[in-house]
Amino acid sequence: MRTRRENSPSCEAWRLLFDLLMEQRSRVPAIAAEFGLSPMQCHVLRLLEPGEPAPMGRLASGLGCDASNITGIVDRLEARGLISRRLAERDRRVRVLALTDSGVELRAKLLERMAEPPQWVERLPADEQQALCRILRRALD
Amino acid sequence: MRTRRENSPSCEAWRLLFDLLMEQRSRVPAIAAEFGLSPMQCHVLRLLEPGEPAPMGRLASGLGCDASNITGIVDRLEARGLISRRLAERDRRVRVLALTDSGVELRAKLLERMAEPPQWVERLPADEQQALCRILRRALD
DNA sequence: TATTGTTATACTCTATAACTATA
DNA sequence: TATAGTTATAGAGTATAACAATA
Repeated sequence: MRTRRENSPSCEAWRLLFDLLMEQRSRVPAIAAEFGLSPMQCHVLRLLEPGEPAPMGRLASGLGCDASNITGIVDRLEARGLISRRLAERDRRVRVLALTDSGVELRAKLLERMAEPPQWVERLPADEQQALCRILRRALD
Repeated sequence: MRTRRENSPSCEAWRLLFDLLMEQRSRVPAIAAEFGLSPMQCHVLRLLEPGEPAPMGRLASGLGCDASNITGIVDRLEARGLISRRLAERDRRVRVLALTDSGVELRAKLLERMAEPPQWVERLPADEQQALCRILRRALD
């Protein structure tokens, strides 16, 4: 029965979450702008971990976009001296990306800023924050 | 103490939620594409309720973007016959947007599709789905 | 032949600033 | 003067297709 399905707890939970997300669509763009970055540049810095260089292709799948987009995004980060391209030794078709020192530094500040919970999380009672953690941990399994 | 703050339940909840969101960044774009729409066109159709015409300016604030962007987005929706512009009677600077019949129809299908909860919600036990609803309802107060 | 990354192209979203027509 | 919307512009993300270098 359709009505029953639409009023199910799973649908309501998703609707509530969707509303919360839409209210905060500007969060990542705003934080990115604080650092003079675009949202996608932010995501690249987030995905690229210090000491763990990654091929460009992995970024494309991590970002869920076509490989041809990565070229331009990486160009701009490289131009700002935040990451570097180098050829992979074993397979010379592959370009491996690594954070520069300045990239490591900026990434740390960026992640610290993005880790700040939004007000609606902060304002929940402690026991509900813990319940939320428990539920989300299970969801991520 | 910084370490304590970063391991607080509110920070962990936000981090878990952020990870879930990032895993599903492509959800809205993918659904939009199913209907031949861009993500922003989707959001406009979602915000514009049948029988409740709205001035363009309200859309700009609802979408959190500059008013100058709305012109183009609305142009494309109008060209597809999904919405219509008309002059407001009392203040002729204002353009009021309304869904066309075809827009109402498409919006219904779109909202039904977007209301489908993602797998990670669906797979939670029923009691945790309900707990999640309770927490999110409180968060939205 | 298949794969990695680049380039070219075309479209959409984005903010800023200058403009119009109203108020 | 101030406001609602438009236009012009420049920059960034997006997919597709064609391409080079390498496997």
